[in-house]
Amino acid sequence: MTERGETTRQQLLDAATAVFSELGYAGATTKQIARAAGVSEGTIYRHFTDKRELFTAVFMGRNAANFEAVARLPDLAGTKTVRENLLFLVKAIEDVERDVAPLRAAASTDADLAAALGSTSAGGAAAMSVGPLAPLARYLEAEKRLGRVRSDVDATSAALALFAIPFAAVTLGRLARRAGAAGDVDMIGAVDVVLAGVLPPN
Amino acid sequence: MTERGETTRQQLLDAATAVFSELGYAGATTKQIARAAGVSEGTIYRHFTDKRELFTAVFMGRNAANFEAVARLPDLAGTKTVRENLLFLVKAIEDVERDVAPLRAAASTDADLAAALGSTSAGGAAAMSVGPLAPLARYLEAEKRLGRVRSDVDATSAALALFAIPFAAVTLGRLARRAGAAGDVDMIGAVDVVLAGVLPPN
Amino acid sequence: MTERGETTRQQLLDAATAVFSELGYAGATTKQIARAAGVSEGTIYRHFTDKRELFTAVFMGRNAANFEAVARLPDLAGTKTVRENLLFLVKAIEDVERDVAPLRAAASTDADLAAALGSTSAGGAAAMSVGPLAPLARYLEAEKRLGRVRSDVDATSAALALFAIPFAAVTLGRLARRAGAAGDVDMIGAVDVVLAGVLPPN
Amino acid sequence: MTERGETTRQQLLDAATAVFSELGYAGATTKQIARAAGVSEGTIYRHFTDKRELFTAVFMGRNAANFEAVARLPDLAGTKTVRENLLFLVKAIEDVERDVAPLRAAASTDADLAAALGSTSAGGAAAMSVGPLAPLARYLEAEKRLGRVRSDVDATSAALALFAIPFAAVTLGRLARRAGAAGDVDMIGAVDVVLAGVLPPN
DNA sequence: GATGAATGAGTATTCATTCAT
DNA sequence: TATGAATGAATACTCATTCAT
Repeated sequence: MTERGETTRQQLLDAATAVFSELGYAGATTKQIARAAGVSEGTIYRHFTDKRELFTAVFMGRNAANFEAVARLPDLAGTKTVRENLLFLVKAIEDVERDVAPLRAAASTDADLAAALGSTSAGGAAAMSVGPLAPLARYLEAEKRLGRVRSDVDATSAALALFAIPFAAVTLGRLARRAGAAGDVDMIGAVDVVLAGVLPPN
Repeated sequence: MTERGETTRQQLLDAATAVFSELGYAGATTKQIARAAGVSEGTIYRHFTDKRELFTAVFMGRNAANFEAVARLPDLAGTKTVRENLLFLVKAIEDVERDVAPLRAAASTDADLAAALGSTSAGGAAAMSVGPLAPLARYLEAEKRLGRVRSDVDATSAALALFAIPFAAVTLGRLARRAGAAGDVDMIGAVDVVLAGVLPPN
Repeated sequence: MTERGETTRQQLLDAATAVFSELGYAGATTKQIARAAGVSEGTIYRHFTDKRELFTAVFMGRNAANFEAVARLPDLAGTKTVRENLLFLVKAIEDVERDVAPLRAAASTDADLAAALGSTSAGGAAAMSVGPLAPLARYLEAEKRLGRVRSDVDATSAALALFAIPFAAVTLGRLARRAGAAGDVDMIGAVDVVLAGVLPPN
Repeated sequence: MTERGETTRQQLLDAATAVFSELGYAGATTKQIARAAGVSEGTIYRHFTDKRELFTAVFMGRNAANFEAVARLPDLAGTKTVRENLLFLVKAIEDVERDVAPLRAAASTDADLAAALGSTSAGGAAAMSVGPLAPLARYLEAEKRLGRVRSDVDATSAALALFAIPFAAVTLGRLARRAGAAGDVDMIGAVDVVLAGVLPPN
């Protein structure tokens, strides 16, 4: 692919990300995407065989980038305080979610599309759903071994309880904003509630 | 409205619920809805001015029904054990979510639609988002007064932490199933983690 | 189907016959057909599932009508003179061909279409090709039994020789006219040459 | 033109012949032709101003080659037997037809194209239609002078009767094959029927 | 001379909606 | 009240053609 072609392809991916996130899969039109990318509609089809493949490229690309952002976090075990680390993690998950949630919602409205994404090699099924859950559980497990998390805590369950907070916050916030409401959610308070059941009694 | 008209209207609402939930707002076609309802396409427009109004009717109807199912739950305060009550609540929220989440996702892909729903009189904005959060917080507040929940727990934050669990579980489960994965999430473990920070030390 | 619908359907069939005959299958657009029929493009799809089905309906309809026109001709055996009958037959075949040849040519450019027509119940394969050959052969056989055709003549071969004349004349004439040439072919002379080998010596 | 250019041009002509013959004029795409020729789509336009000119080049080229194959045949007069010569001629015409008929059918679906071909210098109109008819008539005329064909036979009419046989056989055979039927036609029998009216009584 | 990228008009088909019955 | 027919704008995608490299 020539350099010019590479540029165009990236413009298309960026434009498609925005349009799919805003309007969903069925709601996004190739015309809108092309216009947003500043190219003609036909150009889409020089780079992607069809709308579905374009969406898949967008989705997997975003997920790959975000996956890396979270995957390395278990290494934090033992540094700083657990609360600091978990707040950091929760924020990181929130960022990832803000990016991915609209695309995931878009994919979820098209059964064929969801199935296609699920069967992708690069962890598509994981990306579709539990994404950062596993690294989070690994981190908690590591802290348990270090004695900084109560030994009677189930790491997987705690990970779910923590992960659910930014997950819900982002989705609810987006909806509230769309509905014209404030939409800010106090995640920190909720995280502290969970921490009270996770950290050892001072 | 005649009895026959009422029947048709209800068939349309039921059919539309199913189709919108499965395919999203843009993805659902009036043809599919009409066929699922067993009526002709034109009949839709005798009962609803357009597709948007049909969706709104579906959405508000479902939410009203489900809202009732959760609103009365604060009355449980003081009965049974807190854990039993909260597990019951979380299950109830899960049921509501399973019903509403797909419609909420459908609404979220259409900006105009979301805004329209938000400005509806009957608590549309709430329905769009935090739905059962308020009753949950009220219940926890009541239990705090009864001494069955730790006095240093922020009821709103704890409500969010608890609510997020079924919220995430339902959405993730649906996605995982669509992606061809197992999709079952152990909510009870996660609720117990939160409870460890909420219940008074025995 | 309502009466109005039936009318529209017939208008579409007539318009499609003209447009397909003039421009071939791939060359004809649904837009042109709709305009020629005086209806909107969408209306085509209320009456036919797609362009191919519309063509098939046109093709089979024309062939059915024309088939009848030729099928009864063997009954002429023994009446008038053989030359009169065969000249009449050849003219009849010429009329049928003028109608069908452009559609057959249209069908022949699309492999899937041709195959689909061939596998139709109502003698599609026959219609695609040898159409009037069989009645012609039956007529000659009957005249052979009556002694009005030489006993050493193979009826099938003679039928082919006779059939080929209007077949070629129509196709060549159409092409010549399209190419801007005169395009009239003297079929009678050619038929008489064949008759010289078919009729008994004075 | 460089040698490389000449090679490419010929590859394009060969590929275009195959694709146009298979799919007709409107049905053939420049993309298919380019791929079949193993060159890029843009390259077509270095050698031909547009699709129409490419088709014209294909059509005239094929016809020139085939014309030569038939033009010299009147020289056979007086050699071997008339039957042998005519069977040979009919076979030769069949070969030519097999080559040209699909292109002629392709051209016939596009009015502008047919007109353009008709007005070409090199006997386009003839090529479009009666092609080998004239040499065939000349041959019969010559045999008449030699007394090997009955003096009361009109050479032009007999030529048409004979020419029509392979013409029809090729077109019908192609259609029958496309429609999934056998498609073999016994030309020899038909030629013999004509010969019975052409040759002098033994 | 040849390519790959880009274009914009055009293609078959579907959509939400209207209307006569 | 409900229907089937009709519409025309919109949709995803393809086409012949142009152009910079």
